[in-house]
Amino acid sequence: MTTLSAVEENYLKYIFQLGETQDGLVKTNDLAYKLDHSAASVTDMLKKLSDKRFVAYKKYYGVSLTKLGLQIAVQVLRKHRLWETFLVKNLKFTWDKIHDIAEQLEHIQSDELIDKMDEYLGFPKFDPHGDPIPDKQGNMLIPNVICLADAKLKKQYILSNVNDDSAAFLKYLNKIQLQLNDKIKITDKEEFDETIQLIINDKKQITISKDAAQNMFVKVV
Amino acid sequence: MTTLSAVEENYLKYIFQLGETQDGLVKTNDLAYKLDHSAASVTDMLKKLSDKRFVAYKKYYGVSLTKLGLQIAVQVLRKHRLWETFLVKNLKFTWDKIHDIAEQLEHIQSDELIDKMDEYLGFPKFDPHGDPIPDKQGNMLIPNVICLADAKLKKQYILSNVNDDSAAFLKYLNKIQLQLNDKIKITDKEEFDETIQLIINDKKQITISKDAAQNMFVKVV
DNA sequence: TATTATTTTTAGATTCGCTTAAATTTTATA
DNA sequence: TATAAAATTTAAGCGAATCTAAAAATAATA
Repeated sequence: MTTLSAVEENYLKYIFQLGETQDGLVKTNDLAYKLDHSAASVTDMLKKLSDKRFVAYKKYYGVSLTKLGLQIAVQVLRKHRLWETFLVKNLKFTWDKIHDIAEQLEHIQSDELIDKMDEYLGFPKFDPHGDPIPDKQGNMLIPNVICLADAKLKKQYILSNVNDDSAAFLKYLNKIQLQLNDKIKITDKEEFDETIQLIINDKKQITISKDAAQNMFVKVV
Repeated sequence: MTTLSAVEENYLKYIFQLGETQDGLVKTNDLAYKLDHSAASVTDMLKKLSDKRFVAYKKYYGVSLTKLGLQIAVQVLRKHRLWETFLVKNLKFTWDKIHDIAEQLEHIQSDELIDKMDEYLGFPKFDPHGDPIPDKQGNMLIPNVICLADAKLKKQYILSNVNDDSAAFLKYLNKIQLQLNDKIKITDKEEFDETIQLIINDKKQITISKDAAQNMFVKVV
């Protein structure tokens, strides 16, 4: 088990995450955008990762994870999400500040550390953004959620997952005091700009943009 | 405040630690040995660190930390020792396993993280090996200890500090069940090989080698 | 003190992870 | 479908952090 570099681990993690929306196939440019690197760098690295059998890469076509690459990606995700959980639950970080720190912590090499941390946290199944945390074997619960932008009028929902890509978005959630597990009912959808009116916990009435709604995922009650 | 690389931080940390025994001046070869790098690499890096004003380096003579370099070294030490404390106190690691993990964790870049961790741990003054933990300002208590190898017969001591360089030594302490803050009285010193006989907590009688004694530091009761 | 041994530095090279610019392939469009 | 646009790869190169081998400076010793 050759240990991968932090850079290699990041590639596998992002290939996994970008592939989740599609059927596993990821384009060079999408990775380049995500990693904020030139497309040329990405091509370079994909060739290396392919040589090492972590990805299946076909020139000009796209890249996907091999079984081995998937395993590693999931373990990196596990570390990332456990650390985020620790940062919020124990160290009292707000969720808009944890991503960058977890990006570093996820590359600490020690199985014993992450297993002990998992136990310390009580084997949590979801991280502070509602993303599922893989267990030691790589299994995770797939949350059965829909995007708030696609949710129906009048129905009762629970906010159970938010995108963690943008600190600005998470800060915005802090500001409007919207939290995971809050009850949400859509009272109106504006056709013109897809703005959504909703009631939080049967109390507070707020208006959110289409952009915001696309970053939020809800569960039917 | 340009952030330093993990490698640069390590150099400063080790220059600090090697300099503690001497008067701050560290030789190229000592660093090379500590870092397990060639002397040539060390010379290279010392020139770079000198250009960046972190160290005072004189060819063929030696290197010492500047005020700036010292500040950074102490903060790295702070991080290392706080993480070690967390690993032992919270995650229940044994002290022979924490060094390598803390070597990684000490380079995580986030002042907020380490300050919150400090608070979470209750602002500890010493780490699991009895080494003092610098506070946010870089101040630390200098423990008033003597080496067990130099301790006197019949006097009552308390084990308050052990060298953490060697996992083998720490494992050995686990095995003989000797712990920090144990009471120690020397009952005999063998002149021939400097072996020491001692009684732990007024109960257990054991014999330790000169080598072992040189890695242990005690406080007069 | 002259010579030898040791330590340290210099010189030249390598790997990793990145860059830009140019070439190539694929996709979109007139 | 020919051409233009976009995506991707190739080529060449750079800085960081290492190495080995050779040269130079310092320290030890006969």
